[in-house]
Amino acid sequence: MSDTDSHFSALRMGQGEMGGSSDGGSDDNIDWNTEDEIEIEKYPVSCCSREAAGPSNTKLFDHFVGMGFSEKLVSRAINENGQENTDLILESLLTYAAIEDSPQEQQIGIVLSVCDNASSDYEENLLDDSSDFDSDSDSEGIYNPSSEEKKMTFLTEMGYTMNEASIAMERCGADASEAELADFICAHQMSKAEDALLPEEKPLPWLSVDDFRKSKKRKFLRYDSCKRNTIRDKKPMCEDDEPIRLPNPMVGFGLPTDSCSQLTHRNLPEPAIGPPYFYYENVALAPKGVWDTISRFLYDVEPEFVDSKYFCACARKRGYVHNLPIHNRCPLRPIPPLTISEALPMTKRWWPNWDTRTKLNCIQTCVGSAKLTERIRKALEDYDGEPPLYIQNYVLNECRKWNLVWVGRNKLAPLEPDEVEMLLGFPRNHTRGGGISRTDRYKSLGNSFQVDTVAYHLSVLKDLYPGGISLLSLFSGIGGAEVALYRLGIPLKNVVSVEISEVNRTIVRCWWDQTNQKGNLIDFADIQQFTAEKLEQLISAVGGFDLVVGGSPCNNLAGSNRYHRDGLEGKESSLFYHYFRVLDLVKSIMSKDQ
DNA sequence: CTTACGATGAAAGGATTA
DNA sequence: TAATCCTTTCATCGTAAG
Repeated sequence: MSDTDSHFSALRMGQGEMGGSSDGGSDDNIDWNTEDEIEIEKYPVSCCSREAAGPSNTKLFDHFVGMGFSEKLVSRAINENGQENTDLILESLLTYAAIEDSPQEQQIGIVLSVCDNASSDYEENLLDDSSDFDSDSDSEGIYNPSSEEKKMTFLTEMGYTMNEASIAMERCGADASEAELADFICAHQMSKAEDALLPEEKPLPWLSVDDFRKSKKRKFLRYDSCKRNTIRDKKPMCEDDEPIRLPNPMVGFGLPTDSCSQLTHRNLPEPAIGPPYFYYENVALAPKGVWDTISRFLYDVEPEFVDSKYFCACARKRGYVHNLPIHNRCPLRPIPPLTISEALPMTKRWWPNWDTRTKLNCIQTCVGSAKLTERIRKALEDYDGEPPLYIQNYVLNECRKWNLVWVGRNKLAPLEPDEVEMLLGFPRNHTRGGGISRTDRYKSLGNSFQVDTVAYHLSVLKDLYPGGISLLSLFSGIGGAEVALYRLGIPLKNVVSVEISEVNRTIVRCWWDQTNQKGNLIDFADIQQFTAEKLEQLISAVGGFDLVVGGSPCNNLAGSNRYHRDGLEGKESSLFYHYFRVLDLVKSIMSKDQ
C-alpha cells in the first residue's frame, strides 16, 4: 500500500523515522486490497486557534489529556463547553482537533474533518505551531468570530440545523453556553419526535463506498434543513443516521450451524481496511448511542452482535467491531456442549421438569451466595412433589438471576469457577492457583470473552497467517483472545498484552508458560501509559502487529451496574477511547512504515 | 487485610395484548 | 398502532466477620 495516513486521524510522531529493522508486516503476504482499489482520501483540517486559558478542572483536564488529546485543545474544549458535559467536550475535541507538532511531548492530535474536500491537500493543513494554525488572525477561522456566530457555527458543526440553532439561541438567551444550547435542541427534538425512531429495517451491515462518503458528509457537515422524525442521543449524531439496533436473533453475520443464512462478504469502509486487523468487543446491551459512537470511532464499521448461546451453553450478548474477513469461518473444535444438561451432566438427575431452562444466562462477576441457596432449599423442602406455582416462580427467578443449577434434591448452587472456565471455553484451572482467590476467579471470568464465539470470528486468520501472527492484545483480561488463537492452531509469534490487573497478567503468563509457547509475551499494565513511543519501539522490534484485539471495560455500560452506568464516558468505559487511540496509532505507524 | 453477603433498580428490547 | 407485560443484564457499595 502506498504511504497512507490514517483516514480518520493523523498523528505526528516525535521521532522522525522509525527503526527499519523489519519490513513492518508479517512474512505472509496479505492482500488488503481485495475488494476495491483503495483510494486515499485526504481530509483537510479545519481551522483552529489555540486557547490560552488553562483548565480549572484538572481532573477533567487530565482525563482528556490522558486520552491523547493535546493540552491546548483540551483546555479550549473545556472552556467552550463548560465542565458539565463531557460528551460535548469530547465531541468538540474530536470534531475540531488539530494536529499538534510537539516532539518533546509526543502529543497526539486527532483530526476529524468537517469538510469534504477531496481536492485539497492534506499536507497543506498539517501546519506547524509557527503557522497561522495558532493564529487568531485567521479571518476564515470558525473560532474567532463573535460569540454568537461562534455558537451558531458550533451548533451547526455539531449537526444541528441553522434553524434549530437560532431558535435555541433565541430561547436560551445570548449568554447561554454551547452545551446549554445543544441540550435545549436535543430536548426539543426528543419531545417532538419521540415516536419515529423505528427504522423500517436494520441498516445493511455493510456500506458501499458511496454510502460511506455520504454518511461522512451527513455526520460532520449538516447545514441542510432538518428532517422530521428524528431523534438524537446525547451524542451529536446525525439526525438521519439511524441508531444501531440489535439484531433478533442475535446471530451476527451468521452461525456455523446454518450455512445458508451466513453472510460471506461485506464491504468495509475504506479507512477500516487494515493492516492491522482489529477486533473490538463489548456488551451488546449498552445504553443507547454507545454502539453508534463505538462504530463511528472504529472507522464506521458496522458492529456484529452475537449471543454466545449459539456457541455454548450460556448466553453472552456481545457486540464485535472488526475488519476481519467473514467468509470461510469455522467453529472451534470440539464443539462444546450447547445445553445445560450436556455441559453439566450431573445436574440432569436433579433438574425438575418445571425448570425449563436449557441455556444459562450471562455469566457475570458475582455469584449467588450460600445463604441464598439455603433459603431456596428451605422453601422447597416443605413440598413432596411439585411445589406450588408461586414457589416455582420465586425459585426460577432466583435461578435465572443468579445462574443457579440443580446439584441435589432441592439443592441449587452457583456455578463453580471451573465450570465457568469450561463454559467460556477456557482450559480447566485456567484461573486457578497461583495465589488467585475464588472471588478474583469469578470476577476475571465474568469479564472475559467466550472463547468459542471469538474463535469463530478469528478462525479466518488461520489460512491468512500460516506462519503465525503478532498480536496486540489490549484489555487482555485472562487472555481470551490468546486462548482462542492458540486453540485455533494459529501460532503466536509475539504477543504484546496490556492488562491493568496483576492477577490477570499472572494468569496469562502462567498459561503462556505452561502451553510451551514459542513466541514472546510482553505485558504492560496501564493502557493510559502505553505511549506512542512505546508502541513505536514495539512495532519496530516486533515487525508490526497483524491483529489488535480488545474488549474495553463495560463497567459503565452494563445493565447490572446500579451506580455508575454512565455510558462511554464513565470512569472505566471511557478507556474505549484508548483502544481507538492505540489502534489508530498502530494503523498510522504501520502505514508509514511500509 | 481479605472475603462473603445483601441491598441497591433502571434501561432496553422482545413478546404479548388491547 | 399503542399500551402493557416480561425478561435480561461482562456491577458497586457498605458492612460484618474472620
